[in-house]
Amino acid sequence: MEKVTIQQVARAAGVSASTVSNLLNGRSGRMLPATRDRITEAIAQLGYRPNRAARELRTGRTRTVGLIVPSVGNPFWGAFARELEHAALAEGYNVLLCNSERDPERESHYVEELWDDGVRDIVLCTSLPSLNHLAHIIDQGLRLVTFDRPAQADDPSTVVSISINNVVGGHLAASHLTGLGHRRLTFVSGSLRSVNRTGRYQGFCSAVESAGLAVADMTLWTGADESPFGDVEAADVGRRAVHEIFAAADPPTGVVAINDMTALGVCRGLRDLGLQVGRDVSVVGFDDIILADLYDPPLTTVRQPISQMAQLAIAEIVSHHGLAHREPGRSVLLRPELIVRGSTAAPPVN
Amino acid sequence: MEKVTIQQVARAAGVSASTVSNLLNGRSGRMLPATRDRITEAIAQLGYRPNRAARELRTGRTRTVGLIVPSVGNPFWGAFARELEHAALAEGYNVLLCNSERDPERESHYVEELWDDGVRDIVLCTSLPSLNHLAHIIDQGLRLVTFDRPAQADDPSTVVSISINNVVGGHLAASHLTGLGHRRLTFVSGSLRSVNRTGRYQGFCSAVESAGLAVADMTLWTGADESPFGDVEAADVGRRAVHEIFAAADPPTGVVAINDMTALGVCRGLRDLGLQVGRDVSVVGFDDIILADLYDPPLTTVRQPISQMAQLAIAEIVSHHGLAHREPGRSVLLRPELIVRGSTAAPPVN
DNA sequence: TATGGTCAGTAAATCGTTACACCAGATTGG
DNA sequence: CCAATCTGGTGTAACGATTTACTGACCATA
Repeated sequence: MEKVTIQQVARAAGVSASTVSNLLNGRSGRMLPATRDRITEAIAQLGYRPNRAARELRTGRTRTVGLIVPSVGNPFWGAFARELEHAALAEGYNVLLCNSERDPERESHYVEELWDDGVRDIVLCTSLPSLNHLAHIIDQGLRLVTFDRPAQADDPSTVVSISINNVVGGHLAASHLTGLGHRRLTFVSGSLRSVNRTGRYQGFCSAVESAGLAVADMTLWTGADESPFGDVEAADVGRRAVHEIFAAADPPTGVVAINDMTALGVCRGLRDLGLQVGRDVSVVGFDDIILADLYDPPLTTVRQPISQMAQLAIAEIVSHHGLAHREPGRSVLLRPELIVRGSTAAPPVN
Repeated sequence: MEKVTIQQVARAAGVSASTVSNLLNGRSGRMLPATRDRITEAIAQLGYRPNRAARELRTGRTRTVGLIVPSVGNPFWGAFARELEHAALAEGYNVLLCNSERDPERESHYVEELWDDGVRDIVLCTSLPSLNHLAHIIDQGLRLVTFDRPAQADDPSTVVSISINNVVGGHLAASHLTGLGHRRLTFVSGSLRSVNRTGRYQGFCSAVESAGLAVADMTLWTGADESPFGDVEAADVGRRAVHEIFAAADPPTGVVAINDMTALGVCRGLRDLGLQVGRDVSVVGFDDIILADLYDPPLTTVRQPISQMAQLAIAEIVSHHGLAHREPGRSVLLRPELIVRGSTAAPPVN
């Protein structure tokens, strides 16, 4: 049974290939139940499976969703990929996963690769402020859902974005620290020109101000411009940032990190310096990866509802599948949640 | 420029489609340089990209490698996926990533899905002792490379396996602990019927014996049989195992965990009990995920050379691409390396 | 001038599926 | 009773590439 085609099924069932095709595509309305049964049985008997390539060549459609993440090396993206795959599977879709390593060129490369493969729906996790490098493909009909990247003013009009409210998240993190009595705070992030950082930092600042404090310095880890840090190296960013920040006079007692990996790096750096997290210094992360709870001390963090976000993304794709007419895009902002654990406490009295 | 076909390129270059195709497929031997140039320019001018579906329908070949991992939620698999993708990209291949969640049914589902998509090469990360559920597709010509799963006696004959030597790994871990003076050791693992566990436990036992000690009990976390633990939940396994083991009299001073996620769970569990890792109890993991080094204390672990393994897997696939004749499979066992960090030390003198 | 051999490139037949147009026979309506 | 409608399908032309077999044109040899 090397390869069984629709023709063989047709012959076995005593009908034409068209009829088999009609059944396969849900056009079984005008069809005798007996015929339907004969075909169904023939399919089962022969173990027939439609040839995707032929089908796609003919229709130009695929039931595959492309997912481009910065790096599955970062557990946050791994977890999200898992959730998205789960949601897609439930709708009969498959997910094709790619790592951009936050490199715009790789990002473009993958988008084109996916397009060539017939994929017309892509969930893109990017922090790039501009989507210009993809505009030409979007114009051709690519349906793009951006994740973890709020919509920007000059995005192509059909783009849908699903994200948390970063401003709220940054605010939650910082106000948690000010509420505990911290008065000197720092925001740690790589210098990626990330739209998330902007929002989170904004929320951070507003919380600091509304606590009647001066906005603390944000550490711009400029080394990142020379050799861009991937998500895996995010931990290094945090670690190195800490070494620099705490070498200066009057170091902060509270740190908000751009994500959990960076936060873990921050914790590691503090330990290098003989400081104890959750006592000498409080640390807040972002994402709530599995390891946040596993760490010592468990990490206080701003949780992203990835499961819900994944479902939203798939729902968006399913509802527009195969539609050629361009609807204007939408932007969904979900509210993040602060998860308080052991890495934060009142500042030392000294 | 909605869609540009090979015909349009041919017309633009003033040749037939066949000639364009010949150039595209490296048959440019008998072709005037001038013609070649005209075609090349036409391709660039029109932005032509061959239609994959058509190409595949005609040739029956794909340059896509399927990768099935237990769960990208586990950073180890995320890191491996990244490495494999990197190696594949360098050879002009793409990687299609799927999560089996260690569920044999999902595993089969994905293999068939990939097969239908025209994928003929799959890297399968599974711990199942048997590959019977895939035999029928392997017979049809699927080339399977198993990863992190040593070859088994009754595997289909064409299967290639790439793995570390688990016996050596288990031995390294345990003899490190006995060398530090530990005399009561425990091996912690979920009860997954994993071929890895068998090997690692065997190495563990041999090391214990050659140190002149009695083989300690292996903790079979039987709860896993009822509700199978995915890789993400591996940490819970470790944590719960510790609570149970250390409730008994005469608890061990050294623990070897089946992987790093479980080891981190073990550390978390020890902390729950007020014990200090690297002082009261020593812990050794397996894999060397990024977080092992980031943890507090940094985790001693047995490293898998995933980068090298990924390259081997791709090399295997590239060298046999499109070959119909079945060569007998091979099995490659790499030597793991012990990375000593702060989670292990001499046992307390008490 | 036959004969044959390169050279450079082309025509046409696929690959497996889909979808539009069509059709024969039965039923209905006025 | 004739035309219109419905029922349950079928025939066929794509979709875009690859590949085998072939064709003129040109050159060399005997």
